[in-house]
Amino acid sequence: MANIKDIAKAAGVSVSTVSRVLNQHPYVSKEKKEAVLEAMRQFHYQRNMNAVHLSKGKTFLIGVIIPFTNHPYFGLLIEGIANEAVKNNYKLVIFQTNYEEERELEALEMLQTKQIDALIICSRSVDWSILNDYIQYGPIVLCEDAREHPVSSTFINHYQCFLDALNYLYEHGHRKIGYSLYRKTGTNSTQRERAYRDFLQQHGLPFQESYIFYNCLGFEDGVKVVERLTTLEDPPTALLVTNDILAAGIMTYCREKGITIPHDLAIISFDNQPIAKIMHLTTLEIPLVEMGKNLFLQAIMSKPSAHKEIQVKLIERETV
Amino acid sequence: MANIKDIAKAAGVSVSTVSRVLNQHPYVSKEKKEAVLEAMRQFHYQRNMNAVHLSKGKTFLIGVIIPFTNHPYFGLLIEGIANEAVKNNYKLVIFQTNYEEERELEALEMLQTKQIDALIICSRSVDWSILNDYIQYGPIVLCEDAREHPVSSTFINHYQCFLDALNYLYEHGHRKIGYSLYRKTGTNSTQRERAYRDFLQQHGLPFQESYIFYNCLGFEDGVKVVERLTTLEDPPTALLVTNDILAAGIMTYCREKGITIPHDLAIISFDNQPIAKIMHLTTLEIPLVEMGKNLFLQAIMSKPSAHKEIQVKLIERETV
DNA sequence: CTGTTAGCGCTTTCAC
DNA sequence: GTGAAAGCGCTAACAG
Repeated sequence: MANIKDIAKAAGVSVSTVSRVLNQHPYVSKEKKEAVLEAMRQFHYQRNMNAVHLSKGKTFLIGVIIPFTNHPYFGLLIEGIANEAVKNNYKLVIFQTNYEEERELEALEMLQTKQIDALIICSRSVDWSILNDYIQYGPIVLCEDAREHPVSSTFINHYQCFLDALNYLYEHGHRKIGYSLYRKTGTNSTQRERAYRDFLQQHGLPFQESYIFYNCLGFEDGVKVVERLTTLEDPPTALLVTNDILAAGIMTYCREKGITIPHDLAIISFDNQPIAKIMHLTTLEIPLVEMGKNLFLQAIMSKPSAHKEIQVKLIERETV
Repeated sequence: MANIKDIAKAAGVSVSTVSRVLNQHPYVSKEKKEAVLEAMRQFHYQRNMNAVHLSKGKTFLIGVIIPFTNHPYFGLLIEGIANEAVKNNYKLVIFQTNYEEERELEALEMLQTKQIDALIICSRSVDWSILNDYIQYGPIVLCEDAREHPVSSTFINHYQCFLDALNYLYEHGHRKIGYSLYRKTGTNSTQRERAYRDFLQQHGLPFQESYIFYNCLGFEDGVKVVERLTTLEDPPTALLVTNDILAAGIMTYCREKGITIPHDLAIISFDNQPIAKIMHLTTLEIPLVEMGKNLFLQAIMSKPSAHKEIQVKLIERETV
């Protein structure tokens, strides 16, 4: 495999000239440039990126930690990140973790050993105490409110969002409101839970354990939710569902069970993905692509600890 | 950030000695080794992997191309690959392609520029004519029958499998048999299609376009299948379903539609994942973890063009 | 515009 | 056991 020296020799120039055409520097004469290009062609020359990385001290690789790659929520987030990465000539290394800490640590180690320049954590499960050890090795940016930590973050005020949604439901006459969540733990889940408790207390409403649905993520989990709903003797009249896909699953299964929406059950969800429109879902629009873009930009900025709160918009349709 | 020189100086040894303890070479005196270790601790030393990669000429990174990371089929395959990777001290770089050629090309380019040592393609969409250009840069191993190409492969004889399954159904009295597939194209799909045609011809059965279901992959796609099934005036009495998850979706939806299995509709699927047992699915067991292991081993072997056919086993349960 | 040269950080002979 | 030194392939002053 030919290297830069071989090309230089073959083209009758110095390595720096080759390097210049490699990096599209200006000020290379047309003839020499042509000669170099020709030599490259002949030798099937390919840059050894490891050498480039070592020399430059950076890899132009950004790690992205996500629990699942296939869920539309993360899909859109990645899309936002990836779009911006392409623009800035970066590549992405995706770490799908399934929320296993081991996987997250692998990513952190790659940051430590300079195999990636920065790390975007879309959903964290590793503890802050561990994460803190790694911020010295490169930018780590989070997709949760991390204003109290020395990293950057792009986030949504899930507390306020949940509260707004709950109040919206309250205004529409609902007093028995439940919600779904994927994880019990995690910053976002905690914020939402707190909002729920505060809302209840504020309106003097009782807390009903059975109104909360965990481990709900995909369309198929709708079955699970509705199934339990039907066993409740005093079921909620409204549900806050944390993503459109799940909401669609719930709606679909409700239809089969003869539960009318919004008459028997009101639903308000999050994201405003395409499916939300089709299902006429009232939903809180989260600009995921924009969030992704911002996450990426924070990752390549050297500025430490930038924080950006993303605004959410209520889209009123027909499920409340 | 301290480098190997700093450590050498601090420990009062040469860089080679540091390198030796770094790589756990034998023949380093206890005292020096301790001194080096201590210096590393003090400086929070971290190896720069790019330098290692450059020096060694390899990265210990294997690329894995899959269309979706979240589908259990690919999940298990990756598990098999990852298990073996850990044992051999390799890391994986996952490229989720959604079957976009652009993504596959990115992976191939990383092979070309030595950012990964080898590439495992679990499901290919890029054309062979393109792929061939890249085999010079490093091992490429396929998860499809590639015996006619100068790469390694671990594969299933999908033609035979499909034929066996069809004949099994035939023996159970079925004459109207349909099947599901995700992609219309792709080596595996083509093989299966051919088996179906041959089966039909062999038994003098008519070809029914409407018995074939494309774009079926996940649980939720079951709805789609059943929906169409119900519109058919002469529906198939049996279905060959290409994975357990989809089969489970079909079964679930059938139940709601009052279609009894196997009385009204027999189902035989593939994979034998946990869900298959719960649903009492008759299925063809594919040892995905074993396949993954073999794929990985082929990727790190220098032997060119090894090919291994994996055997499939019929698990008889209650859906036929 | 172009070439020389000193790194980037680590590995690996080779000699002692 | 240990160290000196020559790479690995490329970049980026610096000098001309």
